[in-house]
Amino acid sequence: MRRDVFQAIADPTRRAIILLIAFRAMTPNAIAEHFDTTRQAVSKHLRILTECRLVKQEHNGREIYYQLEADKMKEIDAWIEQFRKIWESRFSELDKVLLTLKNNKK
Amino acid sequence: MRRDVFQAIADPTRRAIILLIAFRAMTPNAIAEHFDTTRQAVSKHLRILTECRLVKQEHNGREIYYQLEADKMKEIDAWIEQFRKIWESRFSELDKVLLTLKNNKK
DNA sequence: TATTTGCGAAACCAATCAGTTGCATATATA
DNA sequence: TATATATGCAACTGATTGGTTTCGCAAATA
Repeated sequence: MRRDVFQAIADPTRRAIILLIAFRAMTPNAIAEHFDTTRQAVSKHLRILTECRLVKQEHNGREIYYQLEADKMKEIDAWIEQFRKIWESRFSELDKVLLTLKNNKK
Repeated sequence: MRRDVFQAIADPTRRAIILLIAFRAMTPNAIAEHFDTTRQAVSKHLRILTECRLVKQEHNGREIYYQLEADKMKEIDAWIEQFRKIWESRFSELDKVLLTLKNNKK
């Protein structure tokens, strides 16, 4: 069972959940109210998010508050970072074409 | 058929392809040599990457060079951006706990 | 104690996915 | 022109996915 951050954020509902609990922890029931789906479906999403450490549980009686582990997002950021220099320079505009031409010639 | 950037980068092979062609355009055959899979499988990944505009084709005779559209990655970056303030502040350390407690009391 | 509430886990289902094999097409080369 | 090369596409397959329904358990409440 693959459980990495990239696979976790691939689902739009999970991205919405992440955004929803980013600033305040919420229970599965409270989260489910925001979506057109059952609590159990949300629960499954939360399990996936928990398994890849994007989300943390906090038990409080019979309620479980889920909160975002924002730090884990750094993993995605680190991957994107590799490409930031490409789009920030004008490399992607002009130089890439030149590189391609050079490449074709070999 | 869902074709968004987040789903595209969910697959590890596709992430590797993206990295591989980031700095120089490559043909499907050349790309496939780097992986333990068939050319056709790579071709399918390239189709997905093309459909969500992460990758661009450049025809050259019977060869097709695929190159990264780094700009498209900004979409992922923009989503991550929302959370950068959370992990950059110490919000995620102390204040989040306080917020949760406050939340539980309501 | 009996009932309600909040939750996760299991079993199931239809859809999607990543991969394969086989084929068709276009371009290069003998 | 005949053959080799580079590629995409279709059909198929087994695994995974996101969802549902049903169930069991623990905590709150009557």
